[in-house]
Amino acid sequence: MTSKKSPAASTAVVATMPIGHHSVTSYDVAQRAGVSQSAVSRCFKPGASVSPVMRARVAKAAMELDYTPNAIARSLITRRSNLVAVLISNLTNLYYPEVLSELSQQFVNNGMRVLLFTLPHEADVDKVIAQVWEYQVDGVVAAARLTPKQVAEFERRRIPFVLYNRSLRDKAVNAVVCDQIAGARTLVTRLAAVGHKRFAIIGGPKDSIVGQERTKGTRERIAELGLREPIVVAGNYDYESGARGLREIVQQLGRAPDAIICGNDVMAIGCVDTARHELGLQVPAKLSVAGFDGVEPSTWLSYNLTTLRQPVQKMAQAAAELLTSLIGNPAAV
Amino acid sequence: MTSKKSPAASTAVVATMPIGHHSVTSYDVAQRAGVSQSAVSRCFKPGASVSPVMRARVAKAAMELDYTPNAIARSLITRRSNLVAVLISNLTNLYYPEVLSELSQQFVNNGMRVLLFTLPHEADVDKVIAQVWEYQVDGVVAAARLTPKQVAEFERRRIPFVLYNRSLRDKAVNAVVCDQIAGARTLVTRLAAVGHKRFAIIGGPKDSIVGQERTKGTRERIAELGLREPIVVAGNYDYESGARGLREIVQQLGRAPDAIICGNDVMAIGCVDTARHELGLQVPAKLSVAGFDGVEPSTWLSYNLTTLRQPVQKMAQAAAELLTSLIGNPAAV
DNA sequence: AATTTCAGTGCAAACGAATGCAGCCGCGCA
DNA sequence: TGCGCGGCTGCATTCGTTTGCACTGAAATT
Repeated sequence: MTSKKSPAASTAVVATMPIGHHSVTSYDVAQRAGVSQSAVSRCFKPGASVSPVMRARVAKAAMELDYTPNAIARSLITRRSNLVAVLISNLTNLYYPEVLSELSQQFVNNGMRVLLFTLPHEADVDKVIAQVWEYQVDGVVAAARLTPKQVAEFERRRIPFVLYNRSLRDKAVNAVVCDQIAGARTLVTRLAAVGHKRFAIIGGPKDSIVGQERTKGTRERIAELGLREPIVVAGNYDYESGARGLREIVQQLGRAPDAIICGNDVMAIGCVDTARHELGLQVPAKLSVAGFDGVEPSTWLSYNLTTLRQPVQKMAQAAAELLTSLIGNPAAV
Repeated sequence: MTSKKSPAASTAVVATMPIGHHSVTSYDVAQRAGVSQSAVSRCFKPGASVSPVMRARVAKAAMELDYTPNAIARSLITRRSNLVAVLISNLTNLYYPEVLSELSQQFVNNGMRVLLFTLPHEADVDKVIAQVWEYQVDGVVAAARLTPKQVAEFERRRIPFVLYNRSLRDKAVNAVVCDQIAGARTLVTRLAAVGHKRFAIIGGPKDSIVGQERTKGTRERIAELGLREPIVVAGNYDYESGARGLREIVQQLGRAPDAIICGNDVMAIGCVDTARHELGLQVPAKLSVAGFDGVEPSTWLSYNLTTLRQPVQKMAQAAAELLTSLIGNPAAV
């Protein structure tokens, strides 16, 4: 791995930019077009009242000078940065990149840009969050597990704020979520329909509400169907958890169940692989494994997983629109 | 999927923030501490000359008022936004999320934040890039395929700019790259060492320099070893390409080769799955498949792929440091 | 013809922090 | 006592926009 730069590249000469690295401002454009600076500003504002000839002259001058409005200066005066912070944990999680990507698209559609805040596991989340304030973002969407205290801090600061795919148990908060319980029930229903009787669950981490609900829905439906109560073991959404979970289930049960419902696809995949390659169980012939999310690998031929796909695009769109509307209507925050 | 907000949440009352939603500024802090605004500013600047008592008084007032420096205002005067644009294509690509995550970490370590620019395939990349200028980012790292013209635009604007894991054939440009050729050669050497003789290649898209180099290194080494020239088919780095590539190879060759080297892991995985589940070929017994990147799924038991892991963290670190140094030393741009 | 409109324009005051410069004070040295 | 020096501090300017206000002249109304 190397970083390089051949000397050839530094010989380029730029003619258009004034010496002294002072960038071209609306004043420069105004001067060249022979109009006032405010006129230039108005020409770049969509709804403004500007005569066609003025608009043309300014456009010409701006083009000739390569003028770009300075969003920083604009933000200072308008008190709108058009930035939203996206807090996201652990992009290696397979599900989150898609979320981030969609959020980014959707916010761009709403005229905003994404300022990224990745939350490394161990790191001091509070310190990261402190940075959110400095940048004057117009809003925050959090697709990461936050403590109630952290959420409270956002509310205290009265910053438009929405949770993505999570909510809080004892506090009302703006959130975009799926009905995990219904989803889980569907999954059970479907698996039971093909004859499975003995279920087990590899759930999410204890502090994941989404995980809790998936587990809850699964258990409820199993009970409703009059099937035996499932073993439940916990995981943390990664491949290895799926493997461990399966081993634990088999050990507790003394044999394999008919079907295992996992808190997400990656655990399901870990479970499948371990069943096949470590325990010699045939999947899906002898054991069915299901997951949640519908990440790409779940569709791969080796797995062809039964899964409940999250409508990521719709959710991202909803999140972007909800946040945008909160931003537009501060009273609602 | 639903978005919600219970009314209960809007009853909170905030006492500390002045009415009128006017945020607390350094003036407010100055007034409360009985000092000048400049003093407050200096107290928040690391190296500044401030007496301990002043520092304490200001810190106290700032804390009481919940003061946070406004990065926008600071940027305007210092002409440094501490933002870097990261241009990244297609986060669904499995390899990129890790890159983005690492870049984010590393930039934060260097005191910068990442402004995300995702480049949807079809979209007008130039329009996206135009947005980069407005936000006054201090630098740009591009982990996406850009046209030489686009790269030239960055240079013309004299904005610190580094390419991640790609370079340009006929233009010198700052870039952080791995030696793909050497890597490819290693891979061939290793596969040949276990007795494989007939190779095939599923390469990357034509406009991917990295892909070209991987293919090139592979072919070179195969030739050096005196093995038969491999069939080369093109893909575009996705699962389906791997599947298609394999079918094409088998069709052209009339049978399966000993080993297939794929331009990345995901294609390799597609190739493995198709070999096993569609063509009934035993992998790795009858056919070896290798990839590049070392993404997580390559380690899953079902695949256990031979792959060349990219040192993503090191590369991200190098990119962040290179860009940071360019920003610090504008003459070098 | 006199009066009202109103689209189009410029002036000047923000926005919130950073910083060069000058002033102040206390201290050390002669 | 006089002088110089240096550490702290405040004043005032600056960054590049947006926008309320006042003003112009021409068109529309009476």
